Amino acid sequence: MVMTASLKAQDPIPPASTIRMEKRPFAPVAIPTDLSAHGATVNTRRGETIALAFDGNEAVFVVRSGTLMLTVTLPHGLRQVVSLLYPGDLFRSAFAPSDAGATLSVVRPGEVLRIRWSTFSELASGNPETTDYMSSAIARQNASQAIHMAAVGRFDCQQRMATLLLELALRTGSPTSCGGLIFDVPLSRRDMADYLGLNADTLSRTMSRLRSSGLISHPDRHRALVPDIADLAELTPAARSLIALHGQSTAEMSPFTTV
Amino acid sequence: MVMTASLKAQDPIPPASTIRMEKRPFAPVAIPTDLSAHGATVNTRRGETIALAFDGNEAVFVVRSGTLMLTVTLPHGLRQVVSLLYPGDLFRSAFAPSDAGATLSVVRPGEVLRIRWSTFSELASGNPETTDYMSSAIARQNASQAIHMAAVGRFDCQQRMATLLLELALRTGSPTSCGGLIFDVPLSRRDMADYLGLNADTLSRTMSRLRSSGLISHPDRHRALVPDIADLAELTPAARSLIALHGQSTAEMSPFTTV
DNA sequence: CGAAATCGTTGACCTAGATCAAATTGGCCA
DNA sequence: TGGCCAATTTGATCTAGGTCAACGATTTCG
Repeated sequence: MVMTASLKAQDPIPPASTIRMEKRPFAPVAIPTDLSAHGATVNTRRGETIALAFDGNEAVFVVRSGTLMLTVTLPHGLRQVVSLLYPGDLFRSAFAPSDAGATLSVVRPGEVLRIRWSTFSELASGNPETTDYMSSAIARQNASQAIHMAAVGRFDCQQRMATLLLELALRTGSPTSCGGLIFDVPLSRRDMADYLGLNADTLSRTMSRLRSSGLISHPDRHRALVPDIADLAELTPAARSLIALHGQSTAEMSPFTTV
Repeated sequence: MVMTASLKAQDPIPPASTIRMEKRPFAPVAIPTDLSAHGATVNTRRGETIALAFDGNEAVFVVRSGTLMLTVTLPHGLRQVVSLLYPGDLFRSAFAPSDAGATLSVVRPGEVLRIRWSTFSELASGNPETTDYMSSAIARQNASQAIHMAAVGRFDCQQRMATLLLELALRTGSPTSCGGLIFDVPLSRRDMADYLGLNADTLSRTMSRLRSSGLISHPDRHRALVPDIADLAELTPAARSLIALHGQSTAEMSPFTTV
């Protein structure tokens, strides 16, 4: 009832002009000041692994800038990138399953705030702004995870690739002078494949196909240029959801009037 | 560092006797009393869809008994069961992505507590017990979701099937007199397939294979009997994680000392 | 600067699981 | 009890994407 109406009729993806895509500031999401005050700021380097425990205690990580990746590695080398964490996102060590080789690592350098969980929950209980921040970050991330789940479980190779590119474009892209979008692709082929539940060779092939069909181009290995984001959006069934999730300010995101 | 140590050496799955599996009471998880006091109890019927909005407002649902299922349906009929919600689990409407045909429905009848989000967050801010309940429920569900992600992204058909069966067994199974485990399989073949990112025919075939190899048997269509849970556990790379997550009381779950 | 290691691309081939099309079973109701 | 409909099973076939291997490009580091 709430969120299905627009799906039935297969509406076309909104034209590029209506996808909100102004230049984003360094830290697009407001992080409560008490967290900044009580947390330790960690400058992350690409490839680095972030220890999930903090003196043996649980911790909370808040992404200020850059991008993190949560990975799970099960026996037989089965590796899955569970989620990508962008600025404003929040991760608690207890979100990582035990006995699953979970690691949090840096794909795009930036700043991460690290706070002991006990400190965090005390701060939150004294400050509604912090509580609200946490609730809405978690809600947004859960919704995002649901889309990711659907992509991995149900999309074909090209749809998955388009979904990832659209996600990256919406989250970290900046408009170019000629109307396109340029963004970092900080993940290696293997990481992308592990995020999408694909094989790296297959992914590379799909990427080449997208490139030769003119939908994307690669100024360099870790960067992508999308001339027309709407063309890319048409390739993924999750386009509307992704735009609802990442393409606008969080305030406009929910169909509900919160509080 | 924290949670990988046991993976390297490919330890055997703990023998059945060490997997804690006593008879579970009706509502195995303590739900804070203020929630029961302020929420509306909904008696759910199998197959029923639960409206995500509550007079146009966001709501929180707490599963008291029975099982719910969060489903996403994207254009082209792509359907994915994102998660299963068991007693003690919590769902907030904002966890559902918009424009993704999200629905919450009942797979096993039981009781669900429904509370307006605004009421819920007020309660939580006044009651640490409620806050803790919410935090730990969400943490547990996130960890569970990570395992599910890995299963859908990386496991083969039989591994996925074994993972689901083990999950159901650990969550809702009761021991039989002859040392096995019996549990409801409330999902239809199609729902199971959509949960695991498989095709229903393939799933049925896999099920038949498991049945003919004696790992499970079906007293009737919506019920399964597992003579030896350890045999089943050996089929899924996620066994240890699942046991850590669902097989013991939540208090023992975390490697961290919380608060 | 250059050798080695890693990462990415591409081709040839092959298999797990999807698809399609019957049976078969079970549930439900008159 | 029989009839109808939906769910499940099973077989035959096909293909998307996995696997393996070779090669080129890029990074790293002595």
